[in-house]
Amino acid sequence: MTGLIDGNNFFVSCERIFNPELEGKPVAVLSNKDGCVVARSNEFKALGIPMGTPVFKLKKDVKPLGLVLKTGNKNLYSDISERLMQTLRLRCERIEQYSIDEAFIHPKKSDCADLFKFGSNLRKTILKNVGIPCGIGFAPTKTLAKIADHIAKKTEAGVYVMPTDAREILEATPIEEVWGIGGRLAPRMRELGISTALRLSEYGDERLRRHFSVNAARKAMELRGISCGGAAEEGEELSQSLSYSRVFGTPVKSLDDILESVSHYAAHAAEKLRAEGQRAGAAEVYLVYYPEYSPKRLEGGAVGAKIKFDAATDDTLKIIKALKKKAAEIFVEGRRYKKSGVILSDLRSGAQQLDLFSQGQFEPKSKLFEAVDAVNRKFGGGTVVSIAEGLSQKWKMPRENQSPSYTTSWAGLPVAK
DNA sequence: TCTGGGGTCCTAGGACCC
DNA sequence: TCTGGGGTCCTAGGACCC
Repeated sequence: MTGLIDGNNFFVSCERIFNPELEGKPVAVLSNKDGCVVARSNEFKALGIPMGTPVFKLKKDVKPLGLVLKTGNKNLYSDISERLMQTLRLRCERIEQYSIDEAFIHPKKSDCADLFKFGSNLRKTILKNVGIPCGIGFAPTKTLAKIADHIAKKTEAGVYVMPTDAREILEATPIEEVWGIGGRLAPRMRELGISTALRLSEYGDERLRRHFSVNAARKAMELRGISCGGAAEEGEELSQSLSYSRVFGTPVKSLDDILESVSHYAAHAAEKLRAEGQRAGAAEVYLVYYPEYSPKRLEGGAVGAKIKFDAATDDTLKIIKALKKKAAEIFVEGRRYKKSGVILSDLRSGAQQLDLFSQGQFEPKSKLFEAVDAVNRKFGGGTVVSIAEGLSQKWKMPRENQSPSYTTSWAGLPVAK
């Protein structure tokens, strides 16, 4: 049996660890630039405000409804996530982290006799040691475990073990709620009469493959209890690609500012890359711009450019240099830019393979960036930067409404009285 | 005047090989 | 009157997830 565990309203629960007065209130956590709602407390959900609601639509409701809106704090959430995963690793045979607040868990043999008891204890431990309330569902496959977890969250216990005969449950599960069936597939499936998880499981794998894709057929098999792997396979913990992007504080028009931001994001991405012990074979930059207003009313959009390295690299300066060049090529004078981003791909770890005739040199591990990373870890991000990232960084988002990084920054350390 | 950010997998079509 | 068969690799775009 596989388990799926996930934190309830994860970002909100993280905020509540250090702000107990948020308990019982309609709290939402906002995306970068306070753009839209990305996490909601139960009280907030009960008001019928959907996920992704833009914040400007809520402004008038804040006072009358007593809404509490918190700017997201990724550092805090990542650290709490790491504590959650560490707790799971200690108590399970094996885990597969699936997202910041979710993991598939494989219990130890001795715990399989009574999964409900195991789940309940695990849940209590996490609540006590990490401070996050969780739901846990057990089932023979990942897709079924997702459904079990869904049910678990609605129960008092917060734990649910899928019975051997899951027919009734699958019948009560609308097709939209099946993991992997999204907004495009669901309507097309409904047209064919596939309205529930049960219908999907019995439709016929070959027909599903023809009408949709191999994924749809796999879903059906998983619903019948036949495991077909899934997004996260064992031994694939390393990323295949890695990116960093942000919306600008205000629209950006100057090439210098664009190049600064690209350099800054490239430096961030390269730091993540080194932390994973990987090198990138390719890098990509993209610029997103606003629609042009008068006189011609052009569409907004995005442009990107990609570069392949002769030899995979983890050198911030090399990546910055390559991406600045590409960014300057795709930059168009007069456009109002909304956001820029970089993607590192073709990632690899271990020995480097050079092209037979490549001009690239074998690159030893950079002592410089080992030192830079160490300094930035010790004294905080941004202590040592490339000058290309700029000093004023006018394009950056001001972020005053953020709660402190309680667990990852000395300045944010909470004070007990 | 207003709406994040970070990922994965699959497929079709093009280019190329023998 | 009319053109085989089998394969790989790469890319862009679509779909999905949180």
